[in-house]
Amino acid sequence: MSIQEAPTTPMIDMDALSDLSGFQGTLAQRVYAVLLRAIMTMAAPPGAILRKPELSERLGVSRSPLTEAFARLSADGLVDIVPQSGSRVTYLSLDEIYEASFLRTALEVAAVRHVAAHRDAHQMEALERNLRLLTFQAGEGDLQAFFEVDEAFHALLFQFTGYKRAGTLVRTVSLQLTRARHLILPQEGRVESTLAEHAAIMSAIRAGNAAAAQAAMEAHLDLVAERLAPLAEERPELFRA
Amino acid sequence: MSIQEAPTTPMIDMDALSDLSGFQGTLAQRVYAVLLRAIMTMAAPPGAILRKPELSERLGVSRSPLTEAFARLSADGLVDIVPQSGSRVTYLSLDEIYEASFLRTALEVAAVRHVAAHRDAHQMEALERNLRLLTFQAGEGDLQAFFEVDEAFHALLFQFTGYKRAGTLVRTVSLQLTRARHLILPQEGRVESTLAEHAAIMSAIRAGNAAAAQAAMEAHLDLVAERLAPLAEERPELFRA
DNA sequence: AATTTGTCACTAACATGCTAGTATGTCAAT
DNA sequence: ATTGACATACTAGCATGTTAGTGACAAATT
Repeated sequence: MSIQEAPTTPMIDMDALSDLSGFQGTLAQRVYAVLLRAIMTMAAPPGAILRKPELSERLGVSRSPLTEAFARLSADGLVDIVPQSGSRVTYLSLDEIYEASFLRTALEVAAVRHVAAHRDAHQMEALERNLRLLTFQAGEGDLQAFFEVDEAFHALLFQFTGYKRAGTLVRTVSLQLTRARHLILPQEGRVESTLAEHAAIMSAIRAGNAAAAQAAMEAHLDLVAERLAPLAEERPELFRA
Repeated sequence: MSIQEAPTTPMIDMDALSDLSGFQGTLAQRVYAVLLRAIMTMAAPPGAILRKPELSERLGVSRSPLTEAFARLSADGLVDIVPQSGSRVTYLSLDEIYEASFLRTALEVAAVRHVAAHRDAHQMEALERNLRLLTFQAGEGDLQAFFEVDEAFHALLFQFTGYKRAGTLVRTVSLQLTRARHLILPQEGRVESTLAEHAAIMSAIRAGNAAAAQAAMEAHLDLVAERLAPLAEERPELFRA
């Protein structure tokens, strides 16, 4: 394995990672957050080479916090580190996207089953409110707001399991999925189908039917990976050779 | 949060982590592997304070690879790092054990469903062979060998999903579970019930019945967490206050 | 005796210097 | 034009020096 320059090697948009404010924690954590955002938003596209001295100067930190941030990003599967050679943003891979979808579905299914079996009145009210809000935003046509309510629904499910690390874990295993999702435009009919799928999940939760909730959630998440498949043909330069 | 010494603070068994041989990769990875083993086997028991200079001298490395190893162990939930104060092995917690069991079950269930739905002849033969071997070892009474075959069964299921990171992920989320399991003695009838549970899972896989495989796997794994519950009463000094 | 305060030892976090290994460009030989 | 040796300029990994924050403890104060 090696890091090779090429005429077509993509560049990082350095403007996107100018400062560390807006984040908290140690320098290393803030550097990680900044780089993570840059990678997820494609400001640092697949194949881009990450240079410690360059980033060090740009962010105004030494190489130590960068080293720690690189290590975490490598564990997340977002950066390839080649000893004594270099580091670059990982290419996308349909295999990895499907794997991320498999793992995410496993966790989301377990969460929705748990909630369907153990929900209380307070939780139900919060979920119903989310569904009403989603319905409202579908009518408004504000896509950004719609997607935020969509994500909040899934976050609520993990919150209501009572398991603290579960939400963090699902976010980590979904990183490849989330990154690829930044590349596809909203598709025809997606808002309507998402709304219908959430409604199906909710009606299973309302009924306390874990098996039905599982099936509805699986159907919902399978579509996410499916929508990403054409990307490998449309943007081959972003994918692993 | 703070790291406070106390008369009862447990000590690390330094003899258990003398050398780095037997592991490969960078120094940091080998140091991580050595410390992980020490924590999992209770050579570094919950509450033990990890001192970088001490470990640095003992292992013959500088503080850099130790820092990286600490960071990974902290991400695994096995070490608490308190900035500018110190680091100690985390205490056990029934909440975290249940959470680990929840996450592990979510992943194992997804794996066994996948295998039940997509198994091929070659995979079935490997699984049947594992079950025959487990039956044999149950009769032999060699507990260590029995448990290894048990674990191999679960590893095979993840391998047969074809998803490369899944096995690693389940190992990571199960760390708290595995550590606690080192503390309980084999219980009466456990070999027989484990064998019966594996047989139930296998018959569901054979039938290609994903729902039955899921139910059998859930039943199997619920017992693991259940067996650990009494530990909090028997060994309160190992648990979070 | 109880409480505050100052000091000192110790820590993680960070900065920086060093080393060994890798890619790349140059130039000589063919 | 092609190849191959070599010098050069990079890199990650590791060692070590520095800084600022924390806990422990004893002296000072109430």
